[in-house]
Amino acid sequence: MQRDEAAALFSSLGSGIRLDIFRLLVRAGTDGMVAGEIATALTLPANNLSFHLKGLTHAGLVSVTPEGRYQRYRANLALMNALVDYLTAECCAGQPELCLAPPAEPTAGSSN
Amino acid sequence: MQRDEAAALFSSLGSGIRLDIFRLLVRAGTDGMVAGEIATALTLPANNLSFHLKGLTHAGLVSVTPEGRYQRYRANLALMNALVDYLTAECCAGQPELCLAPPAEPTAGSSN
DNA sequence: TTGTTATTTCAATAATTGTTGTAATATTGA
DNA sequence: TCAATATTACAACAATTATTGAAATAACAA
Repeated sequence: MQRDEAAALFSSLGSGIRLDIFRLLVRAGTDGMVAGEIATALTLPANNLSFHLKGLTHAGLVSVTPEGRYQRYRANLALMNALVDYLTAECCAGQPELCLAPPAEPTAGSSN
Repeated sequence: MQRDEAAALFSSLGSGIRLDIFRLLVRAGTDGMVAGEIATALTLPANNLSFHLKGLTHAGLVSVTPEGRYQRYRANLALMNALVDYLTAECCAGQPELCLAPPAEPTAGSSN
């Protein structure tokens, strides 16, 4: 992941509404949710939700699949994972010990 | 970590310049860097850098210590780590197996 | 003291982002 | 077909954020 993509993803997540949407979709799992369900769950006007969904979709954090007159949205966990990896890598640069918070079990000399 | 704090942190990181600043400070380690060094490293006007440093400082991602006429900035790795934890927890909710991916390949050298 | 350096602050302005209301598009079902 | 539903698109406006130049503040050094 490159700097500009990471910044775009952070920017996408830098709104409470979009963070709510993403978390909701993560919890919805592979089924995802259609726009109306999201709007109901978060008590958002349809057009405002659409605005934020567009931002998340454009960033790639959610995917959308048409289903008749519905649009089903799903969280892109692979990209989120790549973002976590990027963040971890940047955070740890220079002083890995500070970021390897979960205590590592002693591995006998092999990788990492 | 709560939603609003996470959103504020993402928003702080949602700028290429601030991401550059933070990554630079992470790499600088516990010594941190004074503002002028950062400005030189990133080729930024002092006042614009000051603007972005204020944003990062206000979000808590960097700390600042006066040193005579210099201001020394340091990355707050503890907070970054908390953010990574938040992100991981939200990402994994419901389907942990998708987020327990193997560690990322290291990011290639400096990007610009 | 005076001048120089480091950094921040302020003002102006540009650019971007968020919200709301309204309208448009497309699908479904009677 | 017509009407209802789901969603998006557009326009207007408000609010926020970013950039630049100029000035202010504070510390250091001569």
